[in-house]
Amino acid sequence: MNVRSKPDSPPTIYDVARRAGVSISSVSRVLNGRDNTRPATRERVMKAVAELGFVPDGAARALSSRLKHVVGVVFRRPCNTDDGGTDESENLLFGDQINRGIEIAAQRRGFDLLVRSVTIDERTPPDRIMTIAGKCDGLILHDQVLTRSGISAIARTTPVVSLAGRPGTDVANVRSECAANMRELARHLVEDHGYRRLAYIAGHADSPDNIVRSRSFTEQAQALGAEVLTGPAWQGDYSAAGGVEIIRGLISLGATLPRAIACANDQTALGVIYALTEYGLDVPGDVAVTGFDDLPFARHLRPQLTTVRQPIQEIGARAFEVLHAMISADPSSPAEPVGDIVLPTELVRRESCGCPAEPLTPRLWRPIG
Amino acid sequence: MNVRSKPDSPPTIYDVARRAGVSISSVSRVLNGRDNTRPATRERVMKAVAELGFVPDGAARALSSRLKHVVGVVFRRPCNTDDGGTDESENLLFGDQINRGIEIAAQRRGFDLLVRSVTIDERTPPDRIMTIAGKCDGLILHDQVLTRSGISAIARTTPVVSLAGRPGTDVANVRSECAANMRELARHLVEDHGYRRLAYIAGHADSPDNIVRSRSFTEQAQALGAEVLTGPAWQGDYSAAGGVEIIRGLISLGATLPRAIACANDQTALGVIYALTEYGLDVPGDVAVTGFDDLPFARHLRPQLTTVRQPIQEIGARAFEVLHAMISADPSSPAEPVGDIVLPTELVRRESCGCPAEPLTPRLWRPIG
DNA sequence: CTGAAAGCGCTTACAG
DNA sequence: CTGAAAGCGCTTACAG
Repeated sequence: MNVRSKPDSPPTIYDVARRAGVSISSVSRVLNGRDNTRPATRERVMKAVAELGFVPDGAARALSSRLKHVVGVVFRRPCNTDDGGTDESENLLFGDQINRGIEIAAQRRGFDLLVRSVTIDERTPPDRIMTIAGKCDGLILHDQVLTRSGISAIARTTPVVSLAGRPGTDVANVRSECAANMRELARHLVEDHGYRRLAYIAGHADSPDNIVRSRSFTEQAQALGAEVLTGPAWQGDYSAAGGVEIIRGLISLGATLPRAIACANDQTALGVIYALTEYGLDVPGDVAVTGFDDLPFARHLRPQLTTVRQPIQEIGARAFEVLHAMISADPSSPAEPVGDIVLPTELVRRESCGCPAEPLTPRLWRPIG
Repeated sequence: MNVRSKPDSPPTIYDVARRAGVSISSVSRVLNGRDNTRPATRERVMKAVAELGFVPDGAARALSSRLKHVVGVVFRRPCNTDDGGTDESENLLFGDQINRGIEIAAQRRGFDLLVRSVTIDERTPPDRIMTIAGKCDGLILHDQVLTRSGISAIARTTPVVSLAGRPGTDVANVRSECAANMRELARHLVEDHGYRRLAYIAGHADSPDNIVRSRSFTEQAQALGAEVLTGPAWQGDYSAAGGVEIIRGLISLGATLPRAIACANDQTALGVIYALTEYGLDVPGDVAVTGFDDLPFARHLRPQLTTVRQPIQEIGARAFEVLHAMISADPSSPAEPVGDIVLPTELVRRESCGCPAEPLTPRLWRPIG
């Protein structure tokens, strides 16, 4: 088969104008729904557009209208591993959902999403992020993709919103409330279930969210008289594989496991449950396990995962809306007060903490005929 | 807090040139690593760039260099549901991984990914896809986002690669081999395990991949003398929720389940296993279940999922490479023969079909201490 | 309602 | 090695 590998150079607005017998101004007007173009003109233009398969060039349009209708998103992906990077890619579920939320919100306003992943080892690479900044009207930065100074540098010339970061004076930030529900989770495990020996498997040590979750959980549990195991043995990395390794490591060393393990996120909990089951331990009978996020799979696990639900897509959507407001703000008007947006979370008690099973969700049920 | 909602209008190449005391040509050259710019000039330019926080405008750059360094990706997302769209978003795992593969490959060549999701109900929306086409140098279309004629229309002016579609004369296509391993799966279930009554839970009826998987499985199983249940009761939608509904529906109707159920993808299998377990049935003891894709979670399920592994990220990476070749092809040179690229798959026998458990994966194991 | 012209911010031959 | 100038394909006042 012989495929035209590259179409002939695409038609421009001049080609359309010539074919329709009008000026390029008119073509531009009908294409943008401007003014009152005479119906006859309008029709001839549309006809020419269809015949030529004309698509306006986004770069030219952006250059003259000073708006690209594109927002950039930068997120962190695990370092490339030669042997089965597949496993690592799990912990992107959360990021992917955020991006989905951003994308859907953006679409409503005619914006598209330009995505760029960075590996952990290439942090603080302002250069790499600069090149993406030039391609969009504003940037949304996921947690841990850039240092504060790097963010500030970019924010000098581009509107920036950070996710789960720390609010700054030059960028807006969107995150979800972590402290209250981690404390409630600790209280639930200690008071309601009577567990006295707990542990928290951490996420990335430098993640603000992780720090808050860890401290809230630990302090509340200790305040209620429970013991919380800590130390490097409990340092995870937000991935299922990380959770698996921690449990296998502890058991192989003959450690006595705690009665309940709170994980930094659902992915970690998935790995922990998998590993515990591997050794014949029952969850939650022998060890209770909880997550954070409430990813879609959490309810399809056995046992169903007790976790703290974040409004993941909503976080993305809000981030876009804030960014959009910054992008379309009138530069001459007084600056808008935008800063830190905090979305509510919710403790979801399912089976893995020791609570009874959730009843069947009616909306999922539908008889087949 | 009072945040500058929009930075002052960003510096241009003229600002840099003025500050460095050189022409814009020189600024452009050092920024693009062209020629032999004198070290002194180079330094002054870089200094001005840093002081100004200059980032070249992507639109202007694209307009004059005739290359945007952006590839567009269009994929299908489930229709918005008001009540818990969360559940539906599961079946995007596959698409997200493909996109990741594209993105990583693209980054190696200095390209970024522009993503655009379309809902099922807005199929054949050439207009919507036209607007994204104008923003990039080429397009990668996931399965089922556009009709053949819609694809052809776009391919008139833009390089296009389709995923898991049908090869055409105007677009390249990348997919993975489905038939051989679905036949092998059928043979494995019938001959090795001795199951005589099977079923296949379909994906979207109009998905080429689904059609091939269904037919290959069914024909092979029947050829070996087994029975394969069919009909609308077995019509899924590639989602876990779809799998759950099918099983609940059948059981609530008092249907006798088959001995083994092959699912169109892993997501569906996840839901099927969940629902079967819900009714106290053992997998694979009472009913064997298999998937397709080998998503990362497949190995962390209990039982571990028997499935057909697709090189998911590789599919994305190859799609990008093909597209990149089309984009950078010399228009005056003879057309390159590009057409249908088929990547190999692999049957992964784990527990859910009735095989013994996979041994611990050594690479995951690491003592803690 | 429509056209001629300027300008968006770069890159790239072309001279020097 | 460097600068002046043209041009990429649009949008948008400005006239008419």
